[in-house]
Amino acid sequence: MAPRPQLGDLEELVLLALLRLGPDAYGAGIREELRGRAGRSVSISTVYVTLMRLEEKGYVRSWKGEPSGERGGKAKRHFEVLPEGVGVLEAVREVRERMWEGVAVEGEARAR
Amino acid sequence: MAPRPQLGDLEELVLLALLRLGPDAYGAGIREELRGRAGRSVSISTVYVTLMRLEEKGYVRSWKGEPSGERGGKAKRHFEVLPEGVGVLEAVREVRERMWEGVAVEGEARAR
DNA sequence: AGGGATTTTTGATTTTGTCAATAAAACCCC
DNA sequence: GGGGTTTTATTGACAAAATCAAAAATCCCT
Repeated sequence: MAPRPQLGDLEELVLLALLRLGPDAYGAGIREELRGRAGRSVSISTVYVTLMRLEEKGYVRSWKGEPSGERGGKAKRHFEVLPEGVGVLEAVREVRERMWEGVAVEGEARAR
Repeated sequence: MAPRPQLGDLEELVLLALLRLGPDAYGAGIREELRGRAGRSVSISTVYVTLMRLEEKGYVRSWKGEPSGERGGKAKRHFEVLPEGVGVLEAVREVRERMWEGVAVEGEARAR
């Protein structure tokens, strides 16, 4: 079987943004959420490339929306997290929780 | 000022492993911690390359240990997280907490 | 049909993750 | 006191993820 692909740190944030935004999320809104909530300012192309990779990995699905009806513009493409995506998100969260467990941060950094 | 380098997901785990292990951490022990606690099995070279990058970024420092006295072997190189490293770790943790906040995972994934 | 508006896709590059293979020390020992 | 063994660290080379500028694809309007 293929070696399981790791989840990059931006991929993780994009999945989380998708969960927050719900099923009518699309490029620009995701970018907004990344900037506003996560403090991560990336170009719109970065968002799309990441979404495509997540789709290839089977963590999200997408479908073409209806044209908006408003003045001009290509139809949106909507994205949604699949159960596999939720699973991997929870997995990486648990790993980090385990790694933080029992870590005393004061002192460590200033020691010596 | 230089655009702040992002923290990769492995870099993050290595920083956490260092915090857990304390100031006598070195290559092999870090690798063990990654495998045992984080479930991430990487080669020893991967560990070192990551440590070097973290050092270049100013998140860890290292120094050469005394030879162990036991039968053979090059002296260990010890690593320690700097305050800047602790800071960036806390920063990424807060970002993820904010992103998880209010996310309802049941249903989202199965939602129609 | 042509033009402006909005959204997405495509190159192309830099940064991170990855490991096999090689090098560096340190000890032993004859 | 040089060769072998052991442990640790470094290099070199490539794959995967992150990044953006520029180009393409639709859609609405006149």
